[in-house]
Amino acid sequence: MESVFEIIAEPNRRAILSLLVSSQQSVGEIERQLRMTQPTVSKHLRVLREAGFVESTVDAQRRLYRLKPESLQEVDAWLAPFRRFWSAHVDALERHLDRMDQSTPTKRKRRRRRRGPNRERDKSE
Amino acid sequence: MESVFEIIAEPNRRAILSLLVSSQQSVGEIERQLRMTQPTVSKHLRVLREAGFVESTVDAQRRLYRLKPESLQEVDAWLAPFRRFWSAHVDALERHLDRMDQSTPTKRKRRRRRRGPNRERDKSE
DNA sequence: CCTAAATATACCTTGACACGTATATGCTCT
DNA sequence: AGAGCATATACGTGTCAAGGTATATTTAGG
Repeated sequence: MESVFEIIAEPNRRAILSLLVSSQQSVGEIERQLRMTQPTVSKHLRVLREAGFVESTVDAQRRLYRLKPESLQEVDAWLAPFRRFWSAHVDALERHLDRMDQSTPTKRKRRRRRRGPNRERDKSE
Repeated sequence: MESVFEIIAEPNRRAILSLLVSSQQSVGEIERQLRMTQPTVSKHLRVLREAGFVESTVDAQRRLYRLKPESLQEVDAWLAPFRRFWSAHVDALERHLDRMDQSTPTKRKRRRRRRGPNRERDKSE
């Protein structure tokens, strides 16, 4: 179980991470919200902990798990070149459409121009 | 082989994607650069193609493979909530350090203030 | 101390997938 | 049409990880 990518390949582990993004949770809470058996949760949490995705603190018999950013940032970093790739493509498309606008003027609204080079765009919101 | 995450869990597939980010390549070129056997390359390319990561065009006997952005953007989208999480953490840290600066003035250079809310930061460059 | 609750671990079984070797398909050129 | 190159597929094999059941460990409270 080497890379961070194999870790987040598992759907239940991604679900756990998504749960923890809002606030820390105990094993039992995760178990109930995600409808997984307790050993399954514990096992996934062990994997996540050893891979640096989460950390835990003790609270009586409970253990509270919370996110640690580093490992997911690794994934984010790997994506960087590809982000450059696809924003370059959007740029090319927009330039092309701009040229279309100029050569064949229609009733369409004027297409907005690019704002600044390679600004990160967040598809998810 | 359902999710995009399982696709990029495989190291050789990630290597292929990274190769294609610079320009399109034929199967043979990929094979040589990555030192993989030809059937292995073809099989991974099939997986990547069916998952929407790449597309191919025919050039005589060769097939040229190039990146398609959508699937990796899915990964990027999944990361969005976590980016918010960790930039919130950096914010908290910076605010804390700012307070430190105020209460215990030292010879250190004044710490820079935050610039704009939640600006995307790119760890990889 | 003993019990109950919360969590971790051991062991087993099963299924999936990555690889290699061999073979099939497809295209080009003569 | 036939030879040769480039790519795809079929099949058999080994490995590894996920889940379940059972059990161990830790802690609180009476």
